[in-house]
Amino acid sequence: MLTKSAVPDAKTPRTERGRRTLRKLFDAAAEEFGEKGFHEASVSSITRRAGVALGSFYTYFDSKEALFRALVQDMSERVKLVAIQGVEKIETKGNATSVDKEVAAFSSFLDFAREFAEIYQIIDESKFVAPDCYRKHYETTATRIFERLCKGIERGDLREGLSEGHAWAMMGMAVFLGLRYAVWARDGDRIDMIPDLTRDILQHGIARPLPEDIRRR
Amino acid sequence: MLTKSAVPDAKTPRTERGRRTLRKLFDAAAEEFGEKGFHEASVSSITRRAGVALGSFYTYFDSKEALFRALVQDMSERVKLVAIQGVEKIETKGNATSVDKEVAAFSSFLDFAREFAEIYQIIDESKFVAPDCYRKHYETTATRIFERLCKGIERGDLREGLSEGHAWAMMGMAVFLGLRYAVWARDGDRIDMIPDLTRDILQHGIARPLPEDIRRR
Amino acid sequence: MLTKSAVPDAKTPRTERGRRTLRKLFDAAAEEFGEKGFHEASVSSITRRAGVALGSFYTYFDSKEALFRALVQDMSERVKLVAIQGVEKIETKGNATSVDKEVAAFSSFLDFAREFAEIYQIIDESKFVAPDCYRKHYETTATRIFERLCKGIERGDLREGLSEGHAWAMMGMAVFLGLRYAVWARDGDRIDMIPDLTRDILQHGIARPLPEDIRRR
Amino acid sequence: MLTKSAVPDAKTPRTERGRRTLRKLFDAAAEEFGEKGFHEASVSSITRRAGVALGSFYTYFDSKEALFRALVQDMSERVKLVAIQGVEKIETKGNATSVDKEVAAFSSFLDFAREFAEIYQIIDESKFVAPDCYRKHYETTATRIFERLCKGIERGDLREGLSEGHAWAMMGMAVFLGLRYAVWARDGDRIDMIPDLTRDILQHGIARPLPEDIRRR
DNA sequence: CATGAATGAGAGTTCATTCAT
DNA sequence: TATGAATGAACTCTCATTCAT
Repeated sequence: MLTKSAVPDAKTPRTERGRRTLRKLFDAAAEEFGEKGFHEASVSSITRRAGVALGSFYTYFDSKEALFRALVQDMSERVKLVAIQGVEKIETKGNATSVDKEVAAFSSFLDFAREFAEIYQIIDESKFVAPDCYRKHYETTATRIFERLCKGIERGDLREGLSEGHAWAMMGMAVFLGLRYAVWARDGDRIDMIPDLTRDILQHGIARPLPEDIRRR
Repeated sequence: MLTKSAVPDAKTPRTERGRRTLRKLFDAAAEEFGEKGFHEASVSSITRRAGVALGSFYTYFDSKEALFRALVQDMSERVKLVAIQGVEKIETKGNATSVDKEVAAFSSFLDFAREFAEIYQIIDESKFVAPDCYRKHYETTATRIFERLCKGIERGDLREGLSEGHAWAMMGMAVFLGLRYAVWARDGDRIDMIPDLTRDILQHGIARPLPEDIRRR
Repeated sequence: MLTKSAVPDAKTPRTERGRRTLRKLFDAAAEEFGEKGFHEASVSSITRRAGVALGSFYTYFDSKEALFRALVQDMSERVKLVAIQGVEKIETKGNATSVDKEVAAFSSFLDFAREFAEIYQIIDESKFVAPDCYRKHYETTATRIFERLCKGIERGDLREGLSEGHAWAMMGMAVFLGLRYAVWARDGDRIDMIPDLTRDILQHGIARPLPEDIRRR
Repeated sequence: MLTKSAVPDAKTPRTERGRRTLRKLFDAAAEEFGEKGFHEASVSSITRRAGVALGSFYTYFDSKEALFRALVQDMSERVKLVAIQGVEKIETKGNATSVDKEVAAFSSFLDFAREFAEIYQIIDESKFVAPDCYRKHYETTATRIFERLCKGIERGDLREGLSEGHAWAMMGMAVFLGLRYAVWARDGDRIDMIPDLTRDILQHGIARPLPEDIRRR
């Protein structure tokens, strides 16, 4: 389950057995942090879950926080990959507009958040446990979105004047729709409509176009 | 600094002296939680900051968490009032469109978040400390936004078909723009442009209107 | 419910209102200590039960322990009176043997312990809270029993050679039968047989009399 | 000092070092509780006495109360063994009557109570700290005495009609004589006479046998 | 490398008592 | 005298981390 990305907060095991133990700890921690949150989770219950001795924890991680950071970075990387794959997939189909691509990125994220709702919360909790990780995650993500927006402007299917702020706004939409429809999903929610909803907003905003709007252009 | 709203997690003092003590504790806690977060904050350092004895804390609150919950509810109430006042203010000027009102609500929120950036974090941390408070805050807020959207549809200046999901999306935009431009403000940010940015998105989305769009209506 | 006995651990109120408050505190404390024991009982819950303010407690008692001591002494006095009345009652009927009197004293104690099972426990707890009160209670009681035994010897219906130790043994019997059949009474217990059981032991012990026993006298 | 009996309130150590630590805690706690009683004893002073770190306490016991319970059960077991050994010892000599055996059990108990006077108090305090342990101890003990009485009746040297109540009465005698002559021993007490005193009571009760008594049989 | 006992700083909380009103 | 807010010492318990085996 670990991504290949460098996770500097974990020590690199040299043996195969070591790699297995590290993996077990990582997975156990993801579950534990996801279920209980950072502060309620305890090192001993992580090791118990992983089926290794308490002391072994410190063979692989310098501290509880170091493991958490490693997890956040791993999650961040995976969220990034998921979104990129979502975009690439639609690009291969050809004819995709920039809005299509953003919707695809968003949909992939939403699917991911639904599948790993609890674990996903780890990223949010990093705001209070490892703020630098949190900030880095969202800044990186915003930058990536903004770069796509810039390309869209170049291609001509996005409006001029889109700025980094637009990227943050879009990211906020995605996160809160994810919160509402992935983490807090209710029976009866029409989750399949959410991507269209996003597309709508990106395409037209929420206002009814006024006659002047039409005439203006 | 306390709002009048019922804060059932705090015991009501009957004397003037008691009210002063409660207020001091509340203010000290807001600072302490804002600076350090829930888990790093300690009851004894809150009482030290407030200039009262440790035991006095428990005259007014059942636990550290109860105080935190009371604070979250108080913050939530204040954020709500701020947004409502923002809307009301623009309504009195007359001629305000629904988008104007949303931008006004958003701007007021942003101003508030900037002024109380640290304290505002308390609401976000409640996601992990008092999840029910957190959820209630955002569900209530989304409902309020959605009600405004419905009125806008009735008035005719918002598109048909706006749903609760649109409210969540707008809330997400506001929160993330608040995070970026209030909490993580950088020198050189053109914060005064943010309301316009929001207006843009709400008015037109991000896509360049296509010819078909025009013809369609 | 207070006996007239000097209870030096309680301050003497001068007004009628004061006497009423003292009484309320005393009764509330008896219930509270009886239900919860000394350490689980709290001054504030005693005052709450009594319907007076917390601070008023210290108008009447120097400390929680002082109240407890006063209660123990009061209980001790009442137990003593109960036993004495039991004896006196049977004496007025005439023809009562010394064993009859001891059984009467015991029966009265048992009735009392059954009626005030919980409150009675206060005396036992004093072993750990106010050991001097506890010791005084049992030493006094033993002495009283021993004095009755001496009279019985003089009258000729008790064996020569009975000592203080016999009094302690009898007291132990009474207390443990009280524990078993008053405090820990079970459905199906034939409590009415207990006095006869005591009489049996006092009269003959538990051994089957041997032929030598008979011949010896 | 630990008996082999299962003491489920203590975690079982797996290493020799662990066993030593547990033993030290147990012994220190027995002293501490014996001297100060449950509520005055503190976990930190127990660990200090044991020469281990505070935290080590919780490696072996869930709480202060759990240790206390373990101690009570251990004491209870030891008191039981002591009495049984007293009886067995006299049985090997042959010719012992049932009364001899009861006196032997009692004497052994008294010796034990004298040697561990303070520690023995722990069982009594359990009435208020771990009532179920207390009750179990005395109910078990009474049952054991009653079983011996039944055997004596079968053998023919104890009177018919002895019941559980007689066992409780005898237990009470033992406990109160133990209290008076072991815990509260005074200079000048003829402690060596106490077993004979008990034998007297068990053999004949306290009454002077009446002529009718003789004729009756 | 693995183990799990040992460590001890530090936390939240209680509550008998005091005292200003 | 009655009130109840204020006090702060003292307590039990947790748990990340260390370390001897």
